[in-house]
Amino acid sequence: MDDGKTGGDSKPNLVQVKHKLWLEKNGGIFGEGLFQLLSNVAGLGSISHAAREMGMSYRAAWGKIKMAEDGFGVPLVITHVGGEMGGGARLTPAADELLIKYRRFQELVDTFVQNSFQETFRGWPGP
Amino acid sequence: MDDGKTGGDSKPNLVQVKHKLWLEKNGGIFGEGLFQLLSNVAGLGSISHAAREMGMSYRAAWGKIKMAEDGFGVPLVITHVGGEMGGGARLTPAADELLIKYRRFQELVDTFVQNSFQETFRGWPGP
DNA sequence: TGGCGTTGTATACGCTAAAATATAACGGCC
DNA sequence: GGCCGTTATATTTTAGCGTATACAACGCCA
Repeated sequence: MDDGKTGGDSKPNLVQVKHKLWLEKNGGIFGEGLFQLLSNVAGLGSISHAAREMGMSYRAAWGKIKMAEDGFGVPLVITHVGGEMGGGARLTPAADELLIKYRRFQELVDTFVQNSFQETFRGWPGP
Repeated sequence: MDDGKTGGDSKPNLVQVKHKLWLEKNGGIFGEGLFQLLSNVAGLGSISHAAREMGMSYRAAWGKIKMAEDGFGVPLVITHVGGEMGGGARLTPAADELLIKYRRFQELVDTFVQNSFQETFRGWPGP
């Protein structure tokens, strides 16, 4: 499962570069895992559905979200208990904005890393 | 202990970006940990000294080096057993070149990530 | 009014990855 | 030749983290 690493697993027979990118504040962590998770929450309307979709426990998903909310001091999900479908969750505007910005950022960095890698490591190891 | 993450731990009260960068080939991994380790081997002339210097076991250090050598198909250390001081190790020319290139690469990416982060996340979360 | 599926939270368990421990071979040096 | 510290490797032990499990509260809906 993807945990934030980039580069895929193609061409195992030549040197490839990988990287991982995340934001931190006061112990709160936002990276590729939470990006995927929140995207799924937005699409499915439920934390538990999103967690199952990614093959993780509800406990793990809820913990990641709460850690990030506590650390960043920003609510990311609006949840309600009981009622139609038993309950549910949707994203806050701050979370929506975060997803958009993070994806753009991730793409910028990925492109730079690949290009810079080619330039730096051209011809290593020598013949 | 630094394991490849960047950004330090200053200013815990504002959002900061961190990243990790490494090379892979056939299961071999070269990242910040092995960079530090090989630098220490070069300076100290011994794998076990270098390992202790970083607070890791000889076993772990040797395993990292062997994994990378096997994966990349490039010898990184020249070792000898017994004799003066009981034995020792030094870097191959390929390893010397790798250290130089990796440091340059790491610095390029780090600079880009910091700048791009400031630009992208300026004004998040909103007031 | 009782059932269902969700959020929210605590606790016990299991597995895996790291670390400690053990051991052999080697070769200068005293 | 015995000693020392290193490389090299296998095996055992430990510890931390993720996961499963359990359970209470909640509110629509049939």
